Amino acid sequence: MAASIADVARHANVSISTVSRVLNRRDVVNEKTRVRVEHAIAELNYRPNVFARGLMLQKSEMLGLVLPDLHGEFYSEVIRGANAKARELRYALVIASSPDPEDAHGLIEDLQRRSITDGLAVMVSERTAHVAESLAEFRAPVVIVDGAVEDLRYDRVVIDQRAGAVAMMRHLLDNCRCSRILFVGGLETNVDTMARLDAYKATLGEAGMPVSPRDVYHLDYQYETAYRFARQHLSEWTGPGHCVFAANDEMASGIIDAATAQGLRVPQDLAVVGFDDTRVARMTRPPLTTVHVPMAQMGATAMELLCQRVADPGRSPAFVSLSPQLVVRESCGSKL
Amino acid sequence: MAASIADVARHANVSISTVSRVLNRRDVVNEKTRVRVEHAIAELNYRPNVFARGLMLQKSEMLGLVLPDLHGEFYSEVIRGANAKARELRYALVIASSPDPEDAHGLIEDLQRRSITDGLAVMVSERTAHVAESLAEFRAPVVIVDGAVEDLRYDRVVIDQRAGAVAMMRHLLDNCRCSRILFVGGLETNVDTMARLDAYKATLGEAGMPVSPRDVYHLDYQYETAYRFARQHLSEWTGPGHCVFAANDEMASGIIDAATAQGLRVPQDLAVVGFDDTRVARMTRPPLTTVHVPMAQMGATAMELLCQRVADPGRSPAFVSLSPQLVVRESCGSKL
DNA sequence: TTGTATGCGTTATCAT
DNA sequence: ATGATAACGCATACAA
Repeated sequence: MAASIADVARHANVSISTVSRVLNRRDVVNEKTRVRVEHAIAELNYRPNVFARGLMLQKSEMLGLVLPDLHGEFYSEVIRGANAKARELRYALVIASSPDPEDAHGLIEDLQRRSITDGLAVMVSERTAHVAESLAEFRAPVVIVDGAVEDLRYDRVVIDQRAGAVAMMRHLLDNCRCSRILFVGGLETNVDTMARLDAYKATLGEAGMPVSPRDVYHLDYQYETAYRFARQHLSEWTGPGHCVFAANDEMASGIIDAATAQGLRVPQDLAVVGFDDTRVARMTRPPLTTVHVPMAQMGATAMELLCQRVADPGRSPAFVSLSPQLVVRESCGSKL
Repeated sequence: MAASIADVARHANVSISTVSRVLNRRDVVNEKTRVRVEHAIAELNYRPNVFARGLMLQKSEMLGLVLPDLHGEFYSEVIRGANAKARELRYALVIASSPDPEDAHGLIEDLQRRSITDGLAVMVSERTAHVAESLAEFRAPVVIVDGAVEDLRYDRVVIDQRAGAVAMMRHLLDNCRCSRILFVGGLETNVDTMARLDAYKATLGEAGMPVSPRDVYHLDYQYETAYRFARQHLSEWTGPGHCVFAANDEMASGIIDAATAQGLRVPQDLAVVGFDDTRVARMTRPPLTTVHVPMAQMGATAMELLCQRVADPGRSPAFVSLSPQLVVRESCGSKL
């Protein structure tokens, strides 16, 4: 059995309140009693019991992070950023994710049942996952990460997907002189894909170019799928000034490989650009022009907002929009 | 303030013991009192307080996972497997990682200080990170994941790196007829690299082939580094029947791209193989021959062992060795 | 500056 | 079948 505060008190010949005081407000206790207590603490290798502490303080010093999926670099970067910041803020990090992206509400309710976290960051990427009710029932502060829930009552941190996609489109139109741009997105229910597609259409419209439904495809964000799909459609896509705007780097990579396999030159015969700036973007030949998305920063900001709200529950909801950044490499045919 | 068990008791006109009973051993309480209590619970939206519960039960129903790093698919897959299994086992998962891989003991001590987890899975990949003392002080069950700590007192789950590397070497020697095999590893302190290198040397020795120190390099597992390094050394490496055995897929990919950039053909002029079978392995041209490492399964097994030990602290330490599997694609020049 | 006593919300033991 | 009550380990208001 681990040593309790009473053991320490006995060992140091003081009361438990004194021990508690050297633990929490060391300034208010006499110098020599303090060292005696500290000695006893070290001697017995005493650690305060979190449960008893939590019972009094109503705090666990843990933050939760709910993710829709754990596949791929995107989410792993969010975790990385969140972990680093949580640690810096002296919180432990609880991760919750389900293979089924629709089951976010189940995860939230589970965390709620345990009510073990002082706050919860929730990332939902599918419109179809309805988490509103689960969120409303959640007792601790909640911050929405990137997307699908647009409720002004919550703190939110998002990526300005639209700005990123517009920057890419502008680059394609203005610098690369693209005459035709195709859009290859993820699932139609994916909120990021939706935002990027909107920007694609809007920018095309503003440029006075037609938005052909035939030039918009929805795949599933996977390399293999994009590769196979591209092999079938490449002949319709290719042409001078033609470009495929893929909604993530993996699909862009698949399309490039498919083009190369058919003897096409990227970007001369067909330009291909991506989104996210994950590591694969630097591993394609030619290296991928893409939009850098600050994934780790998003995770970190989520933890920060959570921590701030725990400290000050009364303040008005924060809204943080992180700016993606265009990264020009070689797959777009411009070295601007 | 959230409703407590006392509120429920009042609301249902019973004692708190009865409420506690319908919560934990519902069979032993009268039918109609039970429904009354259940009604009150729903009415007040009551959830047992975890802290009070933990105080009594000495259990948190949380498991910890300490990782050396969060970069890259390898660790994210471990997390994915661990998360899924933990969830299946009804545990929440606490992730702890530090940007500094040497600081694993700091993470462990932090978790120990919080003593919030019922068990801890620790993955250490650098020999130089000394965690033995921190581990020894840890109060809850510990399982060692993949490697660096070889202490028979702990439950352990490892990848049989040697078997995987031997399988690859055998394939290279027997099926690909390689006449010269170079080894490009990660840091010399990395335990996986060490194991793979040992197997490399042993297999070469058994085959009666010389092990030249000039054919062994240590990089840092990164694509870029391998790419640049390869561009400088390719001329010394290339030749019929020559092959580079990279200790991970990312470096293999970098080497392939470097070779291709210099107009070399893979595998004709130089074969290149990798290790891990991460997603990049299917994204290289030609697709990479590599060794599949069951990363997610390792994470899952860790959680399983932890859970079993929590249930039965007395049983003798388990040792689970997971088998990697050779995956033959096209970069080795054999379609066996 | 230090000690005493109370309560936090449970579960478990023992009565009834 | 149900209720009263004692832990569990800690923080804190209040007393000394």
